[in-house]
Amino acid sequence: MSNPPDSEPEIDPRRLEILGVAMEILREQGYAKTTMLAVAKRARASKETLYAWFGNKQRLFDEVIRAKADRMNRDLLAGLDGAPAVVLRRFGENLLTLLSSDDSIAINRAAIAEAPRDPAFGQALAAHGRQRTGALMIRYLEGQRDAGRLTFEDPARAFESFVGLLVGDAQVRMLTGAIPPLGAEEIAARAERATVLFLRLYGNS
Amino acid sequence: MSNPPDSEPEIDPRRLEILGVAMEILREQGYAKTTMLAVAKRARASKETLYAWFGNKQRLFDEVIRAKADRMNRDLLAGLDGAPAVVLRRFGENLLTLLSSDDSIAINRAAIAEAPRDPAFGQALAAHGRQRTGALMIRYLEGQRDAGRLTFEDPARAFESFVGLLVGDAQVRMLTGAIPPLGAEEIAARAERATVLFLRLYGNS
DNA sequence: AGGCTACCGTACCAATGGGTACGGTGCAAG
DNA sequence: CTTGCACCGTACCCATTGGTACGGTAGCCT
Repeated sequence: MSNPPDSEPEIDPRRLEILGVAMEILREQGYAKTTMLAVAKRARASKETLYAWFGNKQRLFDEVIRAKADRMNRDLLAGLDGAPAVVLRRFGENLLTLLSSDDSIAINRAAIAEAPRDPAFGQALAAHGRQRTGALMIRYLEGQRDAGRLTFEDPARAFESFVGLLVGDAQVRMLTGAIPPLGAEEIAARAERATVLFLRLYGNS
Repeated sequence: MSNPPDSEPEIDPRRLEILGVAMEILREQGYAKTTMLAVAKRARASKETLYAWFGNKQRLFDEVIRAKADRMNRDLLAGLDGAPAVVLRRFGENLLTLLSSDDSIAINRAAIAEAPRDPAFGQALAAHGRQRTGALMIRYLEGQRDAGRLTFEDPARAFESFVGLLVGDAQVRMLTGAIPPLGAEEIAARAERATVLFLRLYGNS
């Protein structure tokens, strides 16, 4: 293999460019108003090429979602070593920043809007996002429990508690447009607070 | 006024019937696939009447959302007297039952799907749902604090903590279709657990 | 050079659905 | 009985958009 060390195998850059443009328009317009023609035009491609490569609108955006979720997940899970107080705070800030991003909001809106017709987006999003994140964080929490720094019964529930304390219903309210995306200070405050509360519930000291 | 004591003033029952049918189809089909013709047909009305009464699709469903949210809210907030341990558990069960209902899921999906185009649904939903619920629960929590049974700084944040512990990210996952609606046992377990954790954080004893 | 492949741009097709117009009907007031 | 209003049912208009077809061109292989 002549690949540079840590690139995915054989990704056509032109394909990535198209996916990027599709994400861009999804972010700006929402799924319903995003048209294949608009994607083709901005990517300086033809509709026919889009259909040849991706089959249809749904499959195109399925790939957009997978790619974006993978990338977000990778960013989110950087640096999961250390004491819970610092790891949780950092993870919390990263997660809230992610959930407040235009990209995340657009993707979640698309998945939710299409769910009645077809749960494919939602499932792809879950599989590439929340599930992987959850698995890793749960493993981390178990490690900390084994090291005697935390106490809980069910690590999955403990993790969901942390997420709940952190996010509350802010994500849904951002998705509905009831509140604007969280600002940096609010994010920091929430991460700090959720960490403190979590440790009060499950920390040993 | 010759109204019976606690009915809304002068609500045309025919109008209510149409709103009910619209909600029914919204629940079955989702907003995008719900057509004005389908509503008219099932309500044995004509499209022209729908447009004469409601103006357009958006305003029709705006009213659907308001009416439904008001009704849900009323059910949710019944019986808010007593000790936190029992009130919170009951409220938690009610809220989770509500959020797991087909109606709530359909309405939230509609609000989120339309948010990029127009935040009207989301704002109506927030104003008639979450905001009123939150205000009442916050007042309750403050009362309990004044009675010496709870301790916290910011009642709004305390309330959001409870909701977070209760719901976690289950609502978003139901909306995306990643998980099916919560069952009765899961609801009871979550309400119990959230109450216990909340009291561990904020209870005096 | 000749031809093949991939792709661009655009025109086209067909379905869908919001919104309007209109003729017909039942009912209530005068 | 007559008039008129509210409403039903249906036909219609038109903009949008997913998806297809096709002619033209640029580059690559032989």
